Order: sequence, then structure tokens, then C-alpha cells
Amino acid sequence: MGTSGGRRVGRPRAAQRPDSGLEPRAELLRAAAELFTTRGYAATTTRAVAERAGMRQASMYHYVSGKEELLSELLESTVTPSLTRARRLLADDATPAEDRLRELCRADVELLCGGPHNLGGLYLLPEVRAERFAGFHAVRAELKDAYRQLIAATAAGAVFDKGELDLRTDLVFGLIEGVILVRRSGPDLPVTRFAGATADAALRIAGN
Amino acid sequence: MGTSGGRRVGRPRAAQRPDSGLEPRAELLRAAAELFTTRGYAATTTRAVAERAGMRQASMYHYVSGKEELLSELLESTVTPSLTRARRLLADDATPAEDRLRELCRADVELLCGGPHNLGGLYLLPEVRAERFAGFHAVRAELKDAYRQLIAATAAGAVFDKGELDLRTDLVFGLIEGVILVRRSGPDLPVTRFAGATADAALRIAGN
DNA sequence: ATTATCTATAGATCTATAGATAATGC
DNA sequence: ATTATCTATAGATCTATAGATAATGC
Repeated sequence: MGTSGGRRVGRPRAAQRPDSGLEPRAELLRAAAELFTTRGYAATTTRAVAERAGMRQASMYHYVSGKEELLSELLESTVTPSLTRARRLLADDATPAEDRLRELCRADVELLCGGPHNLGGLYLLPEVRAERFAGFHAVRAELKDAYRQLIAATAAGAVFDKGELDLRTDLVFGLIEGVILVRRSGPDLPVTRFAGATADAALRIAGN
Repeated sequence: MGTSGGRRVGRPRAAQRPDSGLEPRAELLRAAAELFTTRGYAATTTRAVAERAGMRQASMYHYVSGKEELLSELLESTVTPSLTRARRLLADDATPAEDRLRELCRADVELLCGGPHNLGGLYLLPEVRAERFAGFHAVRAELKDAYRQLIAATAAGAVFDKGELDLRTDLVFGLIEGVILVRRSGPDLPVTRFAGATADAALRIAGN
């Protein structure tokens, strides 16, 4: 029998379990992602998260220690795959830097905007800057450095001085994050096409 | 005698008035801008705003009806000057469209990122999407339309189809807003240079 | 008398814990 | 016996109002 259908241990829920097929903890994470990105972190109550996941407020604490854990786990889960791919692309010196930069941009945009709940929107939350999310920030910084290296390698002809390289890195990184905003205001845009266009735009900024 | 130094009507404050020279209401708006952009809207309490403005929590209600009024006033005050300039630029058909688009981008970035508290950061708050800020959204939409028209006029050679024009408009608009994010993570960057570079990047996206 | 402020607080949350309960497992 | 859930609630907020107070103005 499947994991979801069978009789389960423990007191039954007051409301029906949602039939998403997800484990309760994953269901909580999904609910949190949805609410955090649309309403914001501070404005989202533990009750709202729990109830969207089909359980009572207090039951949430059986799976997570609180809101903070939900957010930090969501952040890590979005940035980690990007970094893995960035490392792979950096190492792959058989492919021209320009192609690798394009690929990194394209994939990043798809990841940030392509998911069901605009997970990239989490990056926009002011609360994310807090000290306690230092782990996330470290990974982001490493990702940004991968962008910087690929941008430097792309502009093969003209060698930028450090200030110019940093500026272009900031712009490209800003473009990617800006796309999150675009997607937030118009969630129905064709993500694939968007990702491609963003990557092209990034190359124009990076190029000399 | 100046407005700030003289004896004032009413019970004296418990703490010293801040010597910013601003009226109490303006002081509240400034405090709100600072806190909303750094900590977020929902996470900012009326107490924090009032006390940063040098008064007790309850005294704030003498000047504003609550947090919501503070945010909506801040939003309007940032978008209105942009729109005024956008209208002027649209009407000025003596200047090439490309120059006008560059100027609009440059000025927008300076306005959003140049102020003391990264006012553009207000646009990133999830709460801003709420219905009650419809006035702000309407003005933003008009501003975006000005971008669209200038982008269409810029690409004089190749005439885009509507989808292509919308896509490029979204990208340029996203780039501008992305710069707000960049500035939020690195507040010490040279804004003027940044504004220029962003405008150039926007033109490359807009051009064909 | 008018005004700007204060102190105090009611009412409405929201979080996190304590302890009860209703399943399955053995 | 173990587990997943529930109900109930203490304690900590946070907002907005009521009413007191301490200035100036006339």
C-alpha cells in the first residue's frame, strides 16, 4: 500500500489531511513558502502555516521548532542547487565562458522563478538579512563569486579593472534578482522564455 | 527665532526632541522609512517608529492614523516625482528616444537608491501588494507604461511585436528594481556611477 | 482655552508549552 | 507502549483609545 493511503499511528486530525502526498513536514514547508512569499515573514502566523498544512497550530511544533526553522530551511534549499551547478560550470573549462555564464543565468532564473511559489521571493524578505541566516548568506556570496569569475572570463578581450568587474557583477546579479520581482508582479509570464531573455541581457551587461 | 528652537505649546516630551529640524510628522515618516526598509513592515512596531522619532508610542496617533498611513504616504512620495519626470520626458519629442530612456533610468535609480534610507526598498515589501495601496500601484503602472513607450521608440529600426516589447519592458523594469536589491546588500556603492551603468545596461536590453 | 504630549490600559492577538486523547503496534 | 495529534492556556506582545497633565496663548 502507498505511504499516504494507509492507516496512520496517532490521533486522527481534526480536518482531513491534504492529499498532496507530501509528508507533514514537507507540507509545512510548502505552506510556509507560499505564505512567506506572498504575505511576508513577520505577517505570517504559525497558525496560518499549520492550518494551510491541514493541522492545528500547536501540532506544527511536532515537526519544526518554529517559523524561523521553516524559513532557514527554505532558504538553504533554494540556494544549494544553484551553487552546486555553479561549481560544476566553473570547473568545466572545455566550454567557452560565455556559454557557461549564459547557462548559469538561465538556470538560476528558472530555479528562482520556475517553482510553484516563486521561491526566489524569499530573498526579498527583509528578515532574511538577520544574523541567524548567516549560512544562507555565505552560500549566496559564493554563488556571486562564481558569477564574478565567469564574467571576468567572458570579457576575454578587454580586461576590466577590479572596480569595473565588481560593478558588472553587481549589475548581473541585480538583474537576476530583479527578475524575481518581475515574476512576483506578473506570475503568469512564460518562465522559460524569460530565463533565456534574462541570460542574454546578462551577457550584454557582462560583455564589453 | 527658528521653528525648532522656540518654546512650544503642549506638554513637553519625556525625551528630548531630536534636533533634525523636521516637523514631528516628517520625523515619523523618516523613522518609518528607515525601519520599514531595514526590518520590514509587519516586523516594525508603532512603538519602534514613535520612539525613533523621539516620542512615546501613543503620541504618534496625534499625527497619523497608524502604520498603514505611514507606508502609503511613503510610497506615494517616492513614485510621484518619477512619474512627473516620466511625463515630461515622454512629451519632449525634440530629444532622441534613446537619450530620454537613458535619462529616465538614470534618474529613477538615483531617486530609488540615492536617498538616505534606500526608499526603493519599500517596493520590495510584500505588504505593498495589498489592495489598500491601489493608488501607488496605479501610478507605478503608468510609470511602467512610460518605459514601454520609450523602449518602443528607442528600437527605431526593428519594430517589435507586442510580446517582445512587453518582455523587454519587463526586463528593463526588473533591472531598475533589481538595483534596489543590490543597493540593499551593499549600501556603500557609488550611486551616481551605478545609475549611469544601469541606464547603459537598460539601453542594451532595450536595443535590438 | 488650546495644544502636544504623557501614562495607563483594554482588547486582540500570537507563540510555545502542558497535558489529554485516540489511533496503531506488540 | 508509542505516536501524532488535539484542546487549553500562560505569558508576551502590540494597537489604539481614554483620560490626565503641563506647556503656551489670550
